[in-house]
Amino acid sequence: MKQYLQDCVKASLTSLGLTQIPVLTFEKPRITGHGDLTTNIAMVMAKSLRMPARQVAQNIVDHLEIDSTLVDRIEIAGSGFINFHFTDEFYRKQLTEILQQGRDFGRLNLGNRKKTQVEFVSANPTGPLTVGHGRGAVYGDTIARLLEWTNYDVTREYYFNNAGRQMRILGDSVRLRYLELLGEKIDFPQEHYQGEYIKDIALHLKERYGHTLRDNPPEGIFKEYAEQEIFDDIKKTLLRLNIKHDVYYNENSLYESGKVNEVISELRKKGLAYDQDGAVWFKASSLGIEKDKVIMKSTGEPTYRLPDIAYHREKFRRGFELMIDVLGADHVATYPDVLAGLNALGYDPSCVKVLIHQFVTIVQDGEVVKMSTRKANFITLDELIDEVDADVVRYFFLMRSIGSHLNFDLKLAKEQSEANPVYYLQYAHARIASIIRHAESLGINPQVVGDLSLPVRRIPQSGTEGKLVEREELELMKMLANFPDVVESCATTYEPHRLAEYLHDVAGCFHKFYHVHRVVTDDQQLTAARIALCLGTKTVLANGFSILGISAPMKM
RNA sequence: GCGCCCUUAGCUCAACUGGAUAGAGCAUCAGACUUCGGAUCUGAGGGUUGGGGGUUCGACUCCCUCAGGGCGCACCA
Repeated sequence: MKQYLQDCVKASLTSLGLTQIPVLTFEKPRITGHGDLTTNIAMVMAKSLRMPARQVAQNIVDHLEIDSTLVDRIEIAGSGFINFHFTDEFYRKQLTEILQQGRDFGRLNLGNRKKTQVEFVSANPTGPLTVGHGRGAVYGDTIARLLEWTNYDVTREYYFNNAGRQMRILGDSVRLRYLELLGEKIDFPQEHYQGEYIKDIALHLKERYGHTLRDNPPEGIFKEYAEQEIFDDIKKTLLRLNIKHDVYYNENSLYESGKVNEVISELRKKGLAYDQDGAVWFKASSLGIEKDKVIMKSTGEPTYRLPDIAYHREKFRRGFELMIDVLGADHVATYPDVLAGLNALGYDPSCVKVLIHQFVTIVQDGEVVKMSTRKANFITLDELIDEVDADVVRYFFLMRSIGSHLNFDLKLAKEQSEANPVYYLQYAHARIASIIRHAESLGINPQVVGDLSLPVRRIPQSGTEGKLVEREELELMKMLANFPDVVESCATTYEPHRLAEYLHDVAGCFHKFYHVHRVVTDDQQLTAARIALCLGTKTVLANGFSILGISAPMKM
């Protein structure tokens, strides 16, 4: 439709003898009275034509030739907007389209099966996932769903490191708790992991191995067992949120395969790495970064940049054409080095999209809680899911833009979980399901009844009642027809919160419609048409829910 | 000190990336179908979009500046 109008307006402009045509944009006006699509072209051109914008608009409209079965009114408004009002017939056709496409309605081919990787969560297995991790987890998974929906070939990946200093401390923390369980007096250092889960792991070890581990070093079974147990828990937590990674990529494998050293020697070869003070430096300053960075410490250990560069290079080598990294705001400063490194190695850094989400501030008893896995003052994701529910958690994280620092008050979340916005959407879906059940109980088969050759609008009777009827129905239909546009905008901007808002509006339109009009009545044609409208609404809701990863309940 | 993000209704957040009258939810107050689910619907109050400049037909949106908050600025990840 947009394309069609673009062509029409363009034709009008050429028939006016205008050759220099600026970018023609159409958008959906915020205010419903302003039509279904609007263009500001007249205002954009007014200056260079030295004519009042409204007059330019008038000239354009005068030369427009448009199919009157699609557009029934064109008006000039405001300081020169040209507003197009679509026919009701057009929207009825859209509804037919929705029902025909069913669960595929809204699917788009933006990606053309482009091989894409979404890397997210990537928390090291030193403790349970916290509410803070939740945002990145849900966001990353939803981006993956959006891309799948728009025909990208998506791999979900979790990158982790089980070899660093933190993991050694983890192992030693478990060892000490284990010894404590054996009755030994221990001195538990402050920088060790304070969480109760460490004691649980120690207990499991004791139950399984008794006293036999007394003299084992921290790096051995203590670390390995802890890692395994914690990782299992992380996976379980993610699964509760409907999240499943395809690949778990171990940083350590990059060392074992020599990929890390490879990066250093190649950088050296290109004159982009040099030795100083016993360390190896990356000459980032020659690539537009403020100063050079250490990639290998004088101890011989690499800094995080080096394996990160090697890892991303492997992503390229594995054939990914688009790589999405979902990171928390604490990593903003780190990725430019990695991108510069990739660039230096001859890879196109624009294939890597880094999506930064701001932190979740946890508020408890009116105070901001500083989350720290090591200090064990955190609220786990599991606790949150226990308290509210997975759908609520997902929706909560998705309803806001990732650029905003959002406040999370656990107490409030519990209190408000009954009134949570996600139920507003799901209720609409359940309500439709219920209407369908009701219709079926009266012997109406929605499959048959959904004959779309029937008019979806009652022919206006005399008086205002008929007009009211058409308003809610048309508003709902217009809303539904907009779904593919919303999907596209979310997928291209990586902003799923717009979908959440849109679905909220769809549910709102439906509730309003439902409240004013009866679906199942004695009027067979009207019943058929309204059931079709219900089914269309249900389709859009269900498709949207599946992108957001929340359930579409038939009853609540 | 420097960089990124943020500041919008009492609270939590939107605003289709520069468009027309800045919108939702929660909270508060007042109302609503004898039949399809009241987890719903209707209405009211609530705003100098942190302050000040600028850019233009037009600014919550872009630029400058000031104030406040978050996150970074390692031979930690």
